[in-house]
Amino acid sequence: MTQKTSAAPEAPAAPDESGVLPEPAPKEIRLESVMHALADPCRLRIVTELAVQQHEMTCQAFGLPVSKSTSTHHFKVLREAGVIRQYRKGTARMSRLRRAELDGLFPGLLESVLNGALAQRARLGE
Amino acid sequence: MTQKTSAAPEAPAAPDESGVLPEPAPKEIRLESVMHALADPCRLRIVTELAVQQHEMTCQAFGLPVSKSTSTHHFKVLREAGVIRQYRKGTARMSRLRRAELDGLFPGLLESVLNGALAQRARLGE
DNA sequence: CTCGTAGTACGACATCTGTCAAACTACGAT
DNA sequence: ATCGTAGTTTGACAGATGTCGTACTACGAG
Repeated sequence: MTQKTSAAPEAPAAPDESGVLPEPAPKEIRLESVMHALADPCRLRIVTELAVQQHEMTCQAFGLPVSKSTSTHHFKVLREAGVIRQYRKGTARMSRLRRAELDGLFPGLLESVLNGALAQRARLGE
Repeated sequence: MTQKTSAAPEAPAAPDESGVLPEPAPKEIRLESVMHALADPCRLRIVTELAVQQHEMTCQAFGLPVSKSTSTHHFKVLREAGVIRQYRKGTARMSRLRRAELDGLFPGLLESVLNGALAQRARLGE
């Protein structure tokens, strides 16, 4: 049943039909991993940006101050932690916050992190 | 983006009169550092324990599955991130959550992390 | 003063992490 | 077919992190 591409050891939820990249099922998402993913300035910025813009974005739309490969790395960390979902769209990779899943597992967490990030940005002057 | 943990050569707020160990002033506390501090299972456990027990605790009261020096290290990370306050009391170091300061800077963050940690612990069976 | 307890400081070490450049794949447009 | 755009993969590398053991300091009790 589970059409395994043998890429990941046993990545549980990776619906592939619509080009969705491998990601953990909600049950697999660990608080420590989410916290770790959000602890990096680069990734926190990606997440806040995704929250402000309500719809999905391509990877390069963020204007991150890092190389392409580093960017890929950060998106991968976020995806594998269960924070974002990515799927193919032509030559681009669209990213979306997994808000519903995260809110279900850790109510209020994303909200307060987002608010904290914005508040801090304002407090420290952009 | 090499994230800076700011070990702080000249930590600005270190009132020493009452034996309080060096810690960042509220204005110095960075969301990324707090997130990073809470991203470790060992430290997350310290924090949840401190939240459940409402008053301060000695370092060894947590029964952490690590050596003394590692324990010291984790408490130091939490303190330098601004998550806990420590002060001398005889030969012991008492630790307290800096709830008020954290709530002021990042409203709801500590609360949701704590709830998330407890929920996950319950979900995964202790 | 001497001893035991609580914790710190100092190396040491293996692993993880963020970063990059270069080579590669995938897809759309010309 | 050719080219350009978007992103991945790989290999490398410096620096951070978690861990330990041992030596050390600080304080209270006897």
